[in-house]
Amino acid sequence: MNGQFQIATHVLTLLCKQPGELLSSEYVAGSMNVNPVLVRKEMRKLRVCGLIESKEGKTGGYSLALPPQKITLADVYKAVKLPPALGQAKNKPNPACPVGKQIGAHLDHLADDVEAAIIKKLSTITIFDFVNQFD
Amino acid sequence: MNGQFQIATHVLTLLCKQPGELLSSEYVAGSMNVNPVLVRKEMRKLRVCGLIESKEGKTGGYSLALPPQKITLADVYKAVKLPPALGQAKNKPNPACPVGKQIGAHLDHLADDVEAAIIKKLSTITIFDFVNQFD
DNA sequence: CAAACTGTAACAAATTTAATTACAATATAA
DNA sequence: TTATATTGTAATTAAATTTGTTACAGTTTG
Repeated sequence: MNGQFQIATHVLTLLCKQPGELLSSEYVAGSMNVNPVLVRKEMRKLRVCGLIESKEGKTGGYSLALPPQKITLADVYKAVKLPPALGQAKNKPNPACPVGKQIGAHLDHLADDVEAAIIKKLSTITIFDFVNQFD
Repeated sequence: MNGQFQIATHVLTLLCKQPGELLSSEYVAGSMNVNPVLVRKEMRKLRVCGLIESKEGKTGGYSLALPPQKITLADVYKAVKLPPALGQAKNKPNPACPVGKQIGAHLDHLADDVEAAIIKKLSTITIFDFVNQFD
């Protein structure tokens, strides 16, 4: 169970709903019933990718670094770096077998195509769109 | 690290390359350096979905249940039932928060869309196509 | 200078996946 | 008919990953 994408999307939704305000990891964690440190870990990824900004010190917190129309769910997906959708084999196929020798490259190519399909789909949805679904 | 899709695809590739022959879990496991019981577990999923057939007893083993042109990688993906590509949150968002109250439904809908995009992509590739990439 | 934050590291707990062992059931062949 | 090789499956252990927790240094404000 990996909830990193869900956490990141949840935070961005809150930031989008309360523009201008700096939200603390404690506050955000309370909205999703999750540990504040885990929130800060996801925020680091979003900050490295330029999607949010953070301010330290008293009155510190997080805010969007871009207008919500400019942030797509593909950006979020890339930022959080989930494990590949098709999984990842850890076995080393037998190189003496003609299939085993080549299948790794073909599976990698396929995995790339699937990741591209996911990103294509997610790139059509901005955080603005996502938040507009809410009542 | 989840290699279930890779194992299933590897087995189907071997079955496709050696039509008519019954391949044992031991033989197949040798080609991919993995435990034979793990192979049999994946084969069960493929058999339940009607992609392969198995024969018990001495001289038993596995074979394709359909022509390889009729088996798509989407069939394989559905058979192995990987965890969702966007992950799965285990937290229960705070229902007192307007965002927390609704986000679960919106994230579920999004996850469905992404799974559909993956399946759409994979449904364009048959095991026959995949195997034809090999030398 | 005290208070409330972020940023991180380190470690424990929980969950998931893979490997291993064991054995019943089945089918073939000698 | 009996030994053998296989699938089918359960149970257990080992390994890897994710989440939760604690701790604390660094930063900014009042």
